[in-house]
Amino acid sequence: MARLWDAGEPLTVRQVHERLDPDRGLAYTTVMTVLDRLAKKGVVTQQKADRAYRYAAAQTREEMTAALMLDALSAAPDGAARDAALAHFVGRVGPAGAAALAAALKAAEGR
Amino acid sequence: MARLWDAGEPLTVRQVHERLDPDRGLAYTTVMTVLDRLAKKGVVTQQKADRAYRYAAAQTREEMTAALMLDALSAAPDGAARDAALAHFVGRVGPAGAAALAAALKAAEGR
DNA sequence: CCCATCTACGACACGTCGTAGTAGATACTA
DNA sequence: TAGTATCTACTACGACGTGTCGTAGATGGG
Repeated sequence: MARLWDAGEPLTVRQVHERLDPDRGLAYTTVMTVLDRLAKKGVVTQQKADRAYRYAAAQTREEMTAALMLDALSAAPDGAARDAALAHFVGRVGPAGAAALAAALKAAEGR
Repeated sequence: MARLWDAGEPLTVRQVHERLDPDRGLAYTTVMTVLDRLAKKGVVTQQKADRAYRYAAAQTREEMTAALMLDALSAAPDGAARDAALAHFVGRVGPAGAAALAAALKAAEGR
């Protein structure tokens, strides 16, 4: 769904519709409905420009991913359970992930 | 749903049903159906013991949380996007989360 | 033989998602 | 001014996942 977001930035329904897989043959109204629902959910912002709405992602893809991860983490109550969950997580992101995490931690430390 | 899991360990349907909010007034068969569906999905293991099935969580709550987080992360393609997502994540887990992550990383390093 | 206990399978109500059509407002054009 | 192109708003429908049960059929104890 929001998968259409990694294309441009603030777009009208028509523009989104145009730069979509022509093979999918999606109807214009379908795109509209989807954007409308996304806007109602807040993951996308809607602003009138001219006669048409212009839609923009409320967050970057990376921010959204991070938010989803936090959401998953929030299932663990604060405290030891949270720590254990994070430990498991670290154990499975792989070397590249661990390196990225380490770098991010170091950067955050500086602030 | 799996929220009933933080109680005991390997339980029969009856046992799960008994240690449930009596206020909810859930039917025995409801619990059974739920356990059955969870088993079909693999988040719970089913093993015959005596005449009744005995259900046990396939993963601890922490493992499941970590798996969910990985799942969210997998939305980001490998590479820079992944790193950026992790960086955002680190920026929002708060001090306690950062500390837990650092500790986990150090521990993983040892291996 | 009858009753208690379990599992298997089907059902129904809801909410979400992907897809789309119709209706009504607006604006451009001939 | 009438006609056509654009847009949004509202509604619909099927597929799924979920929470909630009920009925049927197997099985074992009095």
